[in-house]
Amino acid sequence: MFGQNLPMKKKITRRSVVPRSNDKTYHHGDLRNALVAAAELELKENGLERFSLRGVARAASVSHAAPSHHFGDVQGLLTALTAIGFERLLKVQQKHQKKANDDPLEKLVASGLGYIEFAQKNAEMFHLMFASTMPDRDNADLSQSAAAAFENLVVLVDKVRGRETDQGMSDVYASWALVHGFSALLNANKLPSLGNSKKARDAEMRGVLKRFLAAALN
Amino acid sequence: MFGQNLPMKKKITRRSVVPRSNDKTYHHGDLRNALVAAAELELKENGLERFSLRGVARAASVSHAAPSHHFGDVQGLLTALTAIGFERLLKVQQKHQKKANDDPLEKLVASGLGYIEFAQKNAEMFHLMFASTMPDRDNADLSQSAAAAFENLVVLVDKVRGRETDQGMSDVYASWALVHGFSALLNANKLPSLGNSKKARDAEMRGVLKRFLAAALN
DNA sequence: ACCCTTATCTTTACACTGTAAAGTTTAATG
DNA sequence: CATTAAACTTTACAGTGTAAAGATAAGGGT
Repeated sequence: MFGQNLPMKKKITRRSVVPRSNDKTYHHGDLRNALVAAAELELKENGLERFSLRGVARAASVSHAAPSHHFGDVQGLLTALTAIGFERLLKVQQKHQKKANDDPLEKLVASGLGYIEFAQKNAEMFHLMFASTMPDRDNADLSQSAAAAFENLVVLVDKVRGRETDQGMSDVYASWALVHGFSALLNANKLPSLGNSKKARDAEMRGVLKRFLAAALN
Repeated sequence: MFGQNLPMKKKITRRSVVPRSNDKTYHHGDLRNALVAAAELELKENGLERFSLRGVARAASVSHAAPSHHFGDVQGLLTALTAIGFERLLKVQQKHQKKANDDPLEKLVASGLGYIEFAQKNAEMFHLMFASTMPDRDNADLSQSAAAAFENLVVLVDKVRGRETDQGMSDVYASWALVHGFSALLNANKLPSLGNSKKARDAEMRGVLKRFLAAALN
């Protein structure tokens, strides 16, 4: 649904957002990557609910049927994009982990804050990654990059727990849920009184994450 | 997007799902309620991403343009449905709270399990309530029923904290995030090793919620 | 009782959408 | 150099949401 006449919200229909050689030949040359890039833009600007495959094709200056030869259908394109999303998420988390000091808890909290930052800066991508039925979750690339991000979390939690008390997965799940919930609720604008500046929000969340995780993962 | 040709998933197009007097007159009589009921069914069966306003009209045995006179557009209909969702969520939580014993923590945990149960039994509704841009969040009915559900949580958390230590809203937010995150990740099928029977899952989640909330809200 | 206003519902039309199929161009391969 | 295969376009179709105008019926005032 929702891909049609939507006069209420501005519809950006500029062509050729993703650059293409001006002396454009019949064959694009690097259409696959161009489509993924255009799709990411389309996702960011129109959101998943207004995502349009034809719009993506327009942005890449190709016919509306061109994407099918590279991705089959819209699900194929979004699946590829989702896989990239998980790779990026992991990278952002790892960057935050590196900047934190060596205390395992600090690293876990930093990683969580990275997760939240990613979710906020890529709200629609985050939505695609976790709350959409469009991507093919059985796709090899996708499930692998998603698993990699999860593995990183397991390691972090294990280090905090010191490996002695084995609560199975529920501790890992709860830590994830806490961070994921913050991300989702922030994106849904449900946490208004959390400080208006990014710095204030981060500080407040770092505090509460630390308190919750430290206490629960003893 | 996504409202069109979707041959991969079975498309249920049966007519008149919501009963209508057989000697059907030109005027329906109770179309507004019939449309809301049909919309809930459509949401449950096709999901938000495949939701079709025309499908809802078909299910109510009226023309595809009939809904506009009661809800304006699809956003209006989904906004009304979302408001109902929040009312139901609160009711489910309160039912769980009543069944729990008088310990404030037990009540908070029970309420959280109610939240999660609602999210699982009404996955698409939950998605609509928290992760969709379609509902008009400024709508009076909607924002009020959403606020009521939130107020209930604030009271529960305050009782656990005993009101002495005031951590502002961050404790409330974190408690919510924990429960909300579990709901979202469960719906996204991201927590496979959490026990396969509902009973086992509930027990495991009750345990971990208790541990996390007790420790953090001291 | 009658008329008239108004709300409710239908019909028609339009600009979109995703995808299938067939045709066109170009690259690659033997 | 000829043939095959890949990349891309054109055309067509069934579906979508919504706007506008026409049809029906209910309600209210006189």
